[in-house]
Amino acid sequence: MAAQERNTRDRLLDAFEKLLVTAGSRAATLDAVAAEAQVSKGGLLYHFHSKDQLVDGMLTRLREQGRADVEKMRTAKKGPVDFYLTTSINTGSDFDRALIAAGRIAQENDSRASDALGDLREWWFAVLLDHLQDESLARTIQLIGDGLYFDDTTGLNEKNALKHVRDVLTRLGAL
Amino acid sequence: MAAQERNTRDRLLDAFEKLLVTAGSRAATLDAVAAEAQVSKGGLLYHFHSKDQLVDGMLTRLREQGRADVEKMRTAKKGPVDFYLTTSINTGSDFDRALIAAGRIAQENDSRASDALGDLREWWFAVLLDHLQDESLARTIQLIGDGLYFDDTTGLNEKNALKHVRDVLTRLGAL
DNA sequence: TTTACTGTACCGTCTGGACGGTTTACATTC
DNA sequence: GAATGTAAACCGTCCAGACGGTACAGTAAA
Repeated sequence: MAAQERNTRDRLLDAFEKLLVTAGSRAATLDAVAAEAQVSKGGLLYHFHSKDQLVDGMLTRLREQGRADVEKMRTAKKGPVDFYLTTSINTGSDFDRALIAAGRIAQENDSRASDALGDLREWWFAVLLDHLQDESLARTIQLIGDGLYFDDTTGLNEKNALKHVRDVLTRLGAL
Repeated sequence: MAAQERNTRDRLLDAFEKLLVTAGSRAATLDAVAAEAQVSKGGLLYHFHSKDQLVDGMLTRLREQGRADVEKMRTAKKGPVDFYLTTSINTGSDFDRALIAAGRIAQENDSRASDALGDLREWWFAVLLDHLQDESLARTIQLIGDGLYFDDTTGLNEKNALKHVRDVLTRLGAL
């Protein structure tokens, strides 16, 4: 009975995210989420009364994780640009998973998810702009980050992508 | 009965893509596709005996569209870089829709879709590399294109994004 | 006659959700 | 400190509707 660090609620959200990321939204059913979290369906519905509430719970947690990430980015040793690009590649962290999961939900026409993702993007951009004082460069770097992120989530992983980007950004004096 | 340009088979594929893009894969059911194309369910299953065959049909058409797009990119008046970036933004063309739709399918762990998208990416990259003769720059530009594409499909539309990218790429001498 | 459908009636499985228990931890009362 | 109460944290089962797919009878044009 020991060795179970996270509480059930978080484990359910973890399971929901994992299914969304690895198998897509069609596979992320209540039954599947409950099974993945090793909880009965009744147990799931005790914590989240509907699938909608599951989504809400996930997005609320995402915003919290996002605030922490932005803070880390702002104070990163190697600077926010390097931090942003490095973490745009899916490292398999909890935050990465939550981000990808929210993307899946956003695609189902769910404005709650698009809003959350849009807010995160604004926070990141503000840090980039504050550091670079160059809107075009900040926007372009954000797009590169989006590209890295997109490639990762679509399984189009190009191993040396980050190296090439660093090369180009060095030419621009942005790194 | 006139005024119906496309044949039923294509209209079914169009409807499938449209549903995938605007409402996500959960909404793209056989019933919904048939209704969207104004065809009976029996009619749909006459052309495509299963949902799998619908996907196959879509991906086959996508590769054809892709070959045409790469050819246009190679011979574009303003050069392949400008063409690639401009068309990375969703213009609402048939090809854009097919691309986004395939992305949705790829996320459901469907390797056929990932393979098709991977091939397209390789074709584009080959043209960029051939034109620029600079791997880092070519990769970075492809990432920017992916970023533009990603933002568009996630509803994170930044209106002036392309302007900013052009600005930065001009500094690099890539445009 | 063949091709290209429409329309209806099904079937088995999956899905979101409702509901009625059960166990455990802890507080309250006597 | 034994008896009682109560709320949290579940489990297991059931159900209506949706889903992918089948089957088939009929129609209308080429």
